[in-house]
Amino acid sequence: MELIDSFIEKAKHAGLKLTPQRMMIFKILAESQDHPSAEMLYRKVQKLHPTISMNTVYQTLNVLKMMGLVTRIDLDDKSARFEANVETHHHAVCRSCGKIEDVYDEHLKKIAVPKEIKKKFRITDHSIAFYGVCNDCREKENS
Amino acid sequence: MELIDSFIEKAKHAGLKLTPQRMMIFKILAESQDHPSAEMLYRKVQKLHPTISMNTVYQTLNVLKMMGLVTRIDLDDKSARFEANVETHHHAVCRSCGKIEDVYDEHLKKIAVPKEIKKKFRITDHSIAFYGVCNDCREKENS
DNA sequence: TTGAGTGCAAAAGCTTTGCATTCGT
DNA sequence: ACGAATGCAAAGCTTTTGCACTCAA
Repeated sequence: MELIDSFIEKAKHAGLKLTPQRMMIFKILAESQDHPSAEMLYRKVQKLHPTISMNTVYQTLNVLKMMGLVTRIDLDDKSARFEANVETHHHAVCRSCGKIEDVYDEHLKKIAVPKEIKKKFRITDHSIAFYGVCNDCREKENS
Repeated sequence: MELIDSFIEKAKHAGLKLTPQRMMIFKILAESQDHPSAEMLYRKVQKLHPTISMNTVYQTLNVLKMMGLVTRIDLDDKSARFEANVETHHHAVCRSCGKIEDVYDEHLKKIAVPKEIKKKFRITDHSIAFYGVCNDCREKENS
């Protein structure tokens, strides 16, 4: 998978060691579509590498984030969620179950930074979160 | 101030007791322009009412939030920030000092929910956060 | 070999909970 | 007077830190 290669290349370039833990955490995250929390990731990694610690998961996620390979998503939720998807995109969030789905939309990319804000900030990026209830949860509510 | 009146009215309607703590917390939050955290709010309230506890601040913020009088803002930051501003608006966030400014913009209100998301979610609202560095912090960096 | 990375445990922040006391209604 | 709200302390969670050991380079 090319994401892994990009990870290996960037890691070497940054002088980081390619430990099995790091490879595993990145690989599992890159293959996840559900924007896992550190805890969820920990449990998945644990199945393949039972001695791993939460510490390592967090450390690795921080390292990957600094390398620009991983995005951290903070919601009203307690725990942060992570994704290896670094392309510009946004999120839809279910207020009931916490599910997060990626949102790709050309219109949303064209959003202009309002003038008054440009005066006060040098804006580099923006994030949009659509909140609501997913179909699964709506069905449950109706039953 | 009419916000306080609206608070009193809504609180009575909801059968909530109008304690001095609640009034004070809401008043101070309503007068704040800096989107304070619970801690910041606590310190401000403490000056007027030294025996208040963090517990009460959090409880009250939760109650006010459920009443729809207060919005909680969760960012990459550790602690949540609060505002009594319930009008539709968005935020600009300084990645350096954490400053938050309100963003009002007619264009941003017109954002359409992408079709694929409409299929999977019943979206009720959305939030936009513009990230960057504020002028104050940029000056500091250059010095 | 050598220092970065790991894993354990402990600590640190934010927020919630349990419970006796207080106080608004 | 009654029950909701408060305040204290303690607990719960997520995340970070300290430190000895391990292992990738």
